[in-house]
Amino acid sequence: MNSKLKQLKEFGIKLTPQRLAILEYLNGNRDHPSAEMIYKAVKEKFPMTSFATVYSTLEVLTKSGVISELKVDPERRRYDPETSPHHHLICTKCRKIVDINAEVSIKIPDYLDREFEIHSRHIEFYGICQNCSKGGANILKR
Amino acid sequence: MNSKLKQLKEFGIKLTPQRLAILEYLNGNRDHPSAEMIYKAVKEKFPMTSFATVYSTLEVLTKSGVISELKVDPERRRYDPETSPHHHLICTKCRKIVDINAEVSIKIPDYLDREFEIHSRHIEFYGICQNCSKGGANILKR
DNA sequence: GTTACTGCAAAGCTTTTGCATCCCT
DNA sequence: AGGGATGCAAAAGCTTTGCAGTAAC
Repeated sequence: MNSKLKQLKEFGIKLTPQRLAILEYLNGNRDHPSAEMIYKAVKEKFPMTSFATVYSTLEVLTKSGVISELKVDPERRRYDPETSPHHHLICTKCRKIVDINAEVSIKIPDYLDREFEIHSRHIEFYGICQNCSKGGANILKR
Repeated sequence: MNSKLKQLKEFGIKLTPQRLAILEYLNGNRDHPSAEMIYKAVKEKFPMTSFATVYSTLEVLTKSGVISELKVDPERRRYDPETSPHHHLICTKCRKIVDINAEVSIKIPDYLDREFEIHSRHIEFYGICQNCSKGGANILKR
């Protein structure tokens, strides 16, 4: 958290209360919230906060590399304080997005490495999360 | 192609000219077009075709399993006549989406298989495509 | 003849933009 | 003090919806 603030200062980015609130809300958050969820949460602390500010802040934070933007959900962007590469499981029952922090080894044919300069990779696993397979309540409809 | 038509008939889905035109345009298409691109292409053949029809057809075709919907591009949905599982490379220069049909082996820790019922997986590779690494023209701006 | 599909237009969501005001540094 | 950040409202882009008319089966 503090290293993130330091990082932002180095970029000459102003630390406004709204931005700090967004960062605080995201810090340690494993729910991959959308801009709207972040907006709602931050608004409770700073009722004056606007949507535009949340969006612009999320863009600034993403571009500074302090948070990352997930493209896992086709409906809306989601944000993640964890910037180191990791994978995700999308529960096909409750639609929850779960971090896969484990070491995953991928083996691709040599010719692919010759054809493309591959810089990074991201795996989406589709399946059933622990909660749902436990016969857990399927609270979320879709 | 014909097997797809057969498949649709079995589902009791009506084969209208618009639907056939969409299917024909998608057949063998490796560009992962968006709904708008499909709309434009189909409109040339059937100028009366509406956006709503394209969207509803794409939904029907996706639900019948005749085409698949890609979530690779966070800006818009893209469609693919290839329904068997394969992976994608997203060129970070020209934004092109390239099929990775090769066999890719993924090894995940045992505990993940215990925690989740994993049904499928999809890898996004990020890198530079052949065209761009050849010093090829970077036609598309973003 | 039925029933599902089409076209049109309007609305719904998420995200972006313009601009005057404000406040972090 | 200065320049970036904020809030508001309006707009833009993708997708969905309602409904009357139409065409596939």
